[in-house]
Amino acid sequence: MKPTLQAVADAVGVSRSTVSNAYSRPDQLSATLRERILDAARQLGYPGPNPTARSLRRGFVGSIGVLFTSQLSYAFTDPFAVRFLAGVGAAAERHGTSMLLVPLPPAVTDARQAVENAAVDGFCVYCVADEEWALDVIRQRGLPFVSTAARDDASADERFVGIDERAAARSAAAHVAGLGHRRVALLADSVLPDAPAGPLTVAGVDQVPHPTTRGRLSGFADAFAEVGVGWAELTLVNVPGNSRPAAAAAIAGLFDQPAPPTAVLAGSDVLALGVLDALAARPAHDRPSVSVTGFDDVPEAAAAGLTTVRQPAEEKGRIAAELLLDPPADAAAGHVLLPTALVVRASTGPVPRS
Amino acid sequence: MKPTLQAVADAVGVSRSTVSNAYSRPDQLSATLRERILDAARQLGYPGPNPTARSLRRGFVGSIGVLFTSQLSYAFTDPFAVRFLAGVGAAAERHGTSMLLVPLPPAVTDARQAVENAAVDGFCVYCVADEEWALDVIRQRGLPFVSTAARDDASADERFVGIDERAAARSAAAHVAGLGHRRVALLADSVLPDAPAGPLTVAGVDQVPHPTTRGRLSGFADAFAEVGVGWAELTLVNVPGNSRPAAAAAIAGLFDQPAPPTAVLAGSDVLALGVLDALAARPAHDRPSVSVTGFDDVPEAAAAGLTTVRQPAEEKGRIAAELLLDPPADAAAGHVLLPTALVVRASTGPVPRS
DNA sequence: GCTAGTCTCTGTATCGATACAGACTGGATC
DNA sequence: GATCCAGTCTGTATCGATACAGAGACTAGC
Repeated sequence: MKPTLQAVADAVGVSRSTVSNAYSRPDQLSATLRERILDAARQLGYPGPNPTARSLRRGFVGSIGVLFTSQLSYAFTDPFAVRFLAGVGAAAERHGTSMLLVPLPPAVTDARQAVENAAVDGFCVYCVADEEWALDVIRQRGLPFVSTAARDDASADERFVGIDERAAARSAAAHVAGLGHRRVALLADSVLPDAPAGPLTVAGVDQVPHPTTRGRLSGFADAFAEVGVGWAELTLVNVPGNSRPAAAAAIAGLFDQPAPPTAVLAGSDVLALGVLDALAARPAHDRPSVSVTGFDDVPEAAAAGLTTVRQPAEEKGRIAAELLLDPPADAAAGHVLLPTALVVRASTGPVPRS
Repeated sequence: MKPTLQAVADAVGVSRSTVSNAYSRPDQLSATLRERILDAARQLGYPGPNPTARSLRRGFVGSIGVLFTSQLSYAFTDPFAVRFLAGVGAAAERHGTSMLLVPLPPAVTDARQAVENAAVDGFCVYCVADEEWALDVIRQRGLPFVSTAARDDASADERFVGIDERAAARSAAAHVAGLGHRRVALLADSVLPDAPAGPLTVAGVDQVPHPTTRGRLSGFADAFAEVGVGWAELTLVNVPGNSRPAAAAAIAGLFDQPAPPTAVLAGSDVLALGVLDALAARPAHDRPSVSVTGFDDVPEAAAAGLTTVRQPAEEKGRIAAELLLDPPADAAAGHVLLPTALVVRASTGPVPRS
């Protein structure tokens, strides 16, 4: 058994408090006594104050949770999520705080428990799918949190960092519409929960539950509505999961149909890259010329020449963590909208005349 | 103030133990009482047992630490580290364990404290630089750990997952030597602590402190010794930090010297990609034909056509976490050597005749 | 010589739970 | 009717520290 603080106190012949002070408040005791205590501790093999006991007494832990409402292992495959994490990490570093990554079991009951049991001082919630239940648990615990998806029911004092999804998406769609495209497919991850991969009919964009997806699809729809293309005329394609192969699989059949789309607007770069993969997989003579746009501007996008909407990933993570660790006095400052920019590359062009 | 377990007990009129059991051991009380207790808890807004208090009493935390002996934000920029993290995450997920990422302050004293204060049940130590001090602290705390760098002084019962760095590196160098290259540069990160970027003279490979780097350089040297090229004839180039720009900067001047190297063996893919960057940055007419090899086979390597040594990154992380969370009874099984493979791509070729 | 003030150090209360041994019921068993 | 047992619930000890008020000793100042 490792010795405790009490053991050190006994060995030196001082009180427990004094040993504690030797570690945590050196100014509270003489330098010589402190040295004697630390020496004794070394001799006994005392590993220093137990972090858990200390946290209990102090009332805080010194680490923040990062919550991905998806498989944790997925998060590391998503380049945007990784940049986000890097941002959180940079802020955590500055504050001397650790980051706790909490994997969520598939069953909601278990997932709730995982959030309840996380020893953290607050959460950065990175929203992949619906996360209301997670926010409920966090509120219940009375912990502060920062969300990255705008929610309709967010109360004014809830901190948030994100972008204007709708306007950003609109800029990409307007670019494509301006190039003359009218037969267009919209590709998004988990449009409806449990929907199968492939084309999907949804009465209106307001039926889409996930706010980020809904925001982006709304933006796409806005731009096309302006040029006279209604929601019903757009082909909505569902991808179950944000991955290149899933996107490639979901989109593949579309180009063999009569009157295939001349442009695909994807809800993320990863999906867009999957579309490019699907196109590249076809023999050269049977490869339609399709304009493709993504969203996020992950590092891979530039190499692939993908037209996309840039949003500052690392910044998002950094600010999320800063808002959590160093809350602004002014509630309004807790609501940060980051800038986005349309980045036009080679993957979009005018409609081919056939 | 959030209510405690005691408050719920008082409200229902049962003992604290019973409320605790309602949460942690449902079989210890009747279903009806349990319901009554949980109802009361809901009404009072009791957030469930305090994770810290629970950890203190139970004696374990339910999370494992991942230690990067470097900037935490750096870890997310290194594709190999990210794949490693994904592996750890996958294992953590399976075990219902969280991952704590602990940023280490630059000063060693502070860094020691960070490791001392981390509330975890064990550590996966991902070695970037010298980490002996970190292992010391972990041992002192009596926590289990898994290391990913073979150390000379590792005691038999210390768990480890890694590769045979020397043999793996040798395979790459043998390939290059086989192609006829004799004027060769070896590029490595932090060959000596605080050494400047660029060519560096080191008496022997055994002078290199970091075991991973030393292993790889030894392997390179082995293969060239076999074809009659001694250590002193190899150009050793130091890069302070494992990044593309740093590698490009460190190598740049080399190609303008008389008798420049015809091949560069890099200690990692990131460094090798930096070399390719440096070459690509030169005007086409002044771009020497240089063979380049990397190490790791990160995702970007394939796209760049980089010849490299593949090691299973995700597997490494996964196994590290498994060894920690589910220690093998047999000590020998706690020492895992993963397979490596030379992957020949376009970045290596025969020596150009000039 | 007396009051104040500064340095050190101590003692007690407390953080919020869980473990474990045992007490109490009520029914089954012989 | 005594014994046993399973099913429930309670009480006490404990996990390992920190906060905070206050006690002594010592130096200064007047």
